[in-house]
Amino acid sequence: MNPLTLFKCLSDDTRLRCILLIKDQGELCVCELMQALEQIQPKVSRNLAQLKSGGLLSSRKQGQWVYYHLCDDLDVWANELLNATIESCPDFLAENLRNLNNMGDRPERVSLCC
Amino acid sequence: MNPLTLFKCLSDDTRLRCILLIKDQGELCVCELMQALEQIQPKVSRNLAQLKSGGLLSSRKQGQWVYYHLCDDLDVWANELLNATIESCPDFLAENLRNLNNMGDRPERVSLCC
DNA sequence: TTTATATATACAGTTTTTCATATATGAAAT
DNA sequence: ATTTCATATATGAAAAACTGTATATATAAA
Repeated sequence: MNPLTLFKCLSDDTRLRCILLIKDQGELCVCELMQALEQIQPKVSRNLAQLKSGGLLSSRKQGQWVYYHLCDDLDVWANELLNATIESCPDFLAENLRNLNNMGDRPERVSLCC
Repeated sequence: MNPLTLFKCLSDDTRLRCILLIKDQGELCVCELMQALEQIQPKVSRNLAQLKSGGLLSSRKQGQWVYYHLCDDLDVWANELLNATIESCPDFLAENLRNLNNMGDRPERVSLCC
């Protein structure tokens, strides 16, 4: 992973929040990120696509939902950088995590109950 | 240090190389960075000013030269992030370090001999 | 003083990035 | 089949970032 590629990916508010939330939660779909960030769908989707083409995220489709998670083969370095950011800047995601937890009918639960 | 501020500072090739070189070398002046990066003076100067206004660098003037170094009160987090980047991506700076070492009449020596 | 050197900044043009809106796709439900 | 829902992408406009050139400032040397 080229460091410049990584930092460009992280240099936009939407992308930074998305990837840190995904790292923190393991896996999230577009509609969950929309709620967490209070942003419209194309904006979230477009930025996730950038993180994916930058080699940071990959996705799997399950039913109607697309779940994004960190690339399995992501550098130890990049992984720890993300961890350290989450741990050192807990305020940064606080409101987004609150929004996520207040979201009703999250798709995980829907898919789990089948 | 807001994480977004940091990552925006690091998301430009010139700025990323400058700050990593400065972190690695302790302190560098504009003309040394020009040589290391093979870039013109206003470009280097302008990007150093951005790193300074972003709270990452500070500078001291000695004679005709302005030396830049990491802010003394920089977060442990940001510091370690820079360290990890240098250590994990040694190729990234290799040519710049070579250029720096091949530079004759580096101002430190000039100022030390007084 | 004048000249040379190191650095900073102002300016205008260009490129890059981001954005909202509109539309396409594909799966699920009716 | 049609409708609904989740997601992706195309488009053109707006905003932001970056660039080189020209110029200003300040120090040092002649």
